[in-house]
Amino acid sequence: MEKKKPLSVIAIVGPTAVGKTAVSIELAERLGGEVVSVDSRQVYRYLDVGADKISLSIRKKVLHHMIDVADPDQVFSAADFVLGCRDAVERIGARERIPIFAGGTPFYYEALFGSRLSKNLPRDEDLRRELEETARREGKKVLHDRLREVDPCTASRLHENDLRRVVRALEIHRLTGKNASSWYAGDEKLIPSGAYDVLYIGLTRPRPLLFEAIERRVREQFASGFPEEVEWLLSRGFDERFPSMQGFGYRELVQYFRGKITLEEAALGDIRATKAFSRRQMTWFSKFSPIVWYDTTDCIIPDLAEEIEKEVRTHLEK
RNA sequence: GGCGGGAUAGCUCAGAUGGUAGAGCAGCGGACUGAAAAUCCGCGUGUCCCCAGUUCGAUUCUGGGUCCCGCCA
Repeated sequence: MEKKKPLSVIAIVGPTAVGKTAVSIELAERLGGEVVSVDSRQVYRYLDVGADKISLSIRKKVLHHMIDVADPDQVFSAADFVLGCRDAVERIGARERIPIFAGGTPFYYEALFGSRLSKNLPRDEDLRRELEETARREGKKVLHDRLREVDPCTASRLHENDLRRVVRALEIHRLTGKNASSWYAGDEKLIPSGAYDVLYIGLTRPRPLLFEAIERRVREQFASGFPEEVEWLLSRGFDERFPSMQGFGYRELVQYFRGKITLEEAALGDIRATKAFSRRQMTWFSKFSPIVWYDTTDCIIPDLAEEIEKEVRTHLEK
């Protein structure tokens, strides 16, 4: 296969509630760009308030991609995301505009720019359920032992309690007859390596301030229609069975509407889980490279955007 | 004021018939290859409220004190 010149792109990363959205919009306007949302909740229709989706009117002014591309009863995968992005980048390129990736789902960045997902690896929801049932009845260790037999390499990498990954590895083996580690080692990838040359712009602020911002945001969501949104989703049959409804806030509010916890407990649970997530995000982002960090404490968005714009232009012209 | 209960990790609490203590939550670190806001792993020294007594040894027993929570006045 012929090697194409890598496409220079920028990505605005950072933990939740630092101001990525505002910066990405400002930057898109300055650069004549379009935003590609990298957010595992915003891909779902009807998850608006809890997913901090920006309004349609703003999306009309600055074009956005990868928002509202799946229904809440679908299982939208990282691979779906990668394929969608590939199309979006093509369309943006055809308009001679610049794609600006922005969002807080590290795994999606990894899938897209890490060029690691293999081509044509299937999945099977029924098989997953079956394996999970086995784990419930006979214990997680049984599955891990089974994996050790067919794929010792992957088994040694995974903890026996990490049911998600153990199930996935068994699924790959069962469905393709080949084990996961050999797929991963091969070079048939969804995105060829070196397809993108990414400049990561990282936004952050000291953790106590981050936690304050998270608390403020969750309170705001609860006061501006988040519970009603979840109630409506439940009335349409979109419940905790689906991954779309297993994010923080959503799962707590489902519990609330099931009468298991109070509204205040739901808010506190949401805040707690969001903080924990922001920590996990930072663990990922700290390994992304190259990354230029900006502190958004007391920042003025246009000033910050101007500074970032300079940084970005140097990268794009290279 | 009287009676009873309590005081142990940031919070809620457990515990040892006396040998200086441990869970959950929070916090912190990490992993991550098609569910990722998911899933999973690791990290626990703190005047055991204060003073005195008994004792080789007290956070544990005894006495007193302080504070908190109930109930009764």
